[in-house]
Amino acid sequence: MSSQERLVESARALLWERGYVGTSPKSIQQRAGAGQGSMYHHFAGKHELALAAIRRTAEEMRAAAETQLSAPGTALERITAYLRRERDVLKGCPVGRLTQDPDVMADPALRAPVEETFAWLRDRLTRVLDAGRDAGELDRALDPAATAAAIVAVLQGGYVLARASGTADSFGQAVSGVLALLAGHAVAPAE
Amino acid sequence: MSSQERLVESARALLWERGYVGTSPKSIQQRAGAGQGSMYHHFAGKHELALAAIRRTAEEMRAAAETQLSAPGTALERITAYLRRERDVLKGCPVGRLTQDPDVMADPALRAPVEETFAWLRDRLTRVLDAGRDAGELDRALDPAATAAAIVAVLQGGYVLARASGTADSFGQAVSGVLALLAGHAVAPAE
DNA sequence: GTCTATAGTGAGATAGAC
DNA sequence: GTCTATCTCACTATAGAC
Repeated sequence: MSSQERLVESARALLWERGYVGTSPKSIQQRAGAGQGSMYHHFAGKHELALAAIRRTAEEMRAAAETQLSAPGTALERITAYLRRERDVLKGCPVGRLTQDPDVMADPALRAPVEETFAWLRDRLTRVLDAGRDAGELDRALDPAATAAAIVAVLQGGYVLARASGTADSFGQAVSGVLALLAGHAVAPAE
Repeated sequence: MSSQERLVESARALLWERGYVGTSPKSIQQRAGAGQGSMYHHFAGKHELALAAIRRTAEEMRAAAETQLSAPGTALERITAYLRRERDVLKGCPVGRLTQDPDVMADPALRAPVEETFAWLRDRLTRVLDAGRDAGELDRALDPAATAAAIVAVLQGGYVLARASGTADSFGQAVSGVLALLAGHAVAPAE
């Protein structure tokens, strides 16, 4: 892996663990095994490197979600697969975390990938729910957009609960909670 | 207000806006209109001042939740009142935010109030749901603990969505989403 | 109690050699 | 491309005067 690549990966890991404010150029270099000169040759500074890191992380998150959400199966099955997918729950969401970073939110360039990712995810889930409704699997009274927002929120909030309690179980409980609520709005097949 | 009081309030505000990592003693002093000497006279350092600030914020959050959750009304009404209470949505949750702070989570003393607050909140909501079930308002099949976790998660995740989108509306959508799901599990009264 | 002075450390970046 | 030296400023705290 090139030095440039290692710097981006190092920045991604540190942004995840410590956020933008809590991450120094030096720490990125050390983790990447690269010197100052190397970093400032490839990137104009912390900001530009973080931008590259955030963009990549956002892309990966969308790709990962798309894997479960575009799989075959009913809407409920796809959403369940997405929510129950294996995750580094205690580390939190690498994109959602940036939402709490004042310097990221204050910078339009750094903020854009975060905003776009959540907009995309909510829209993607809305379309899954819509498809489920059209297929007669889900209660027609359900508002797809609001339900999608609730599902994404449970995911993000589940990370918060997990980190607060120190156990991944909390995340699982929250997920089980919405899935049970959602299951109650499933239309019994051919009854 | 005493200088000591102003320092704690200043620390609370900055911890909310910028987190522990992003807040310097100097910025706390400036906001409080106090000098270095004053701060280090009243507190051993940033850590001790932050501890006082976090404890107070956690207490206030519990007290605010208790106001809605102990009010008269059905379980659904009380939970709705809690979720729809006016909030500084775009600023995020002052306690949930700390969950993303590496230095807070790494320190048992700073972390304890955060952990306790969420444990308390989940338990409190569980008891409200339990009461609703006992009163015959809610579906017996609902798991109170899992549902409570989902509700708290929607709240915390709603903050994330709001900050990501830059609009408080996202929070409202997520809340509407769970409340609609939950309403589907309400037992029709005397039918 | 509050002030100013001081100090050690790290952040963030630049410069120029190689 | 990468290295080392250097620079300025901020962070966090201590010391001692008032």
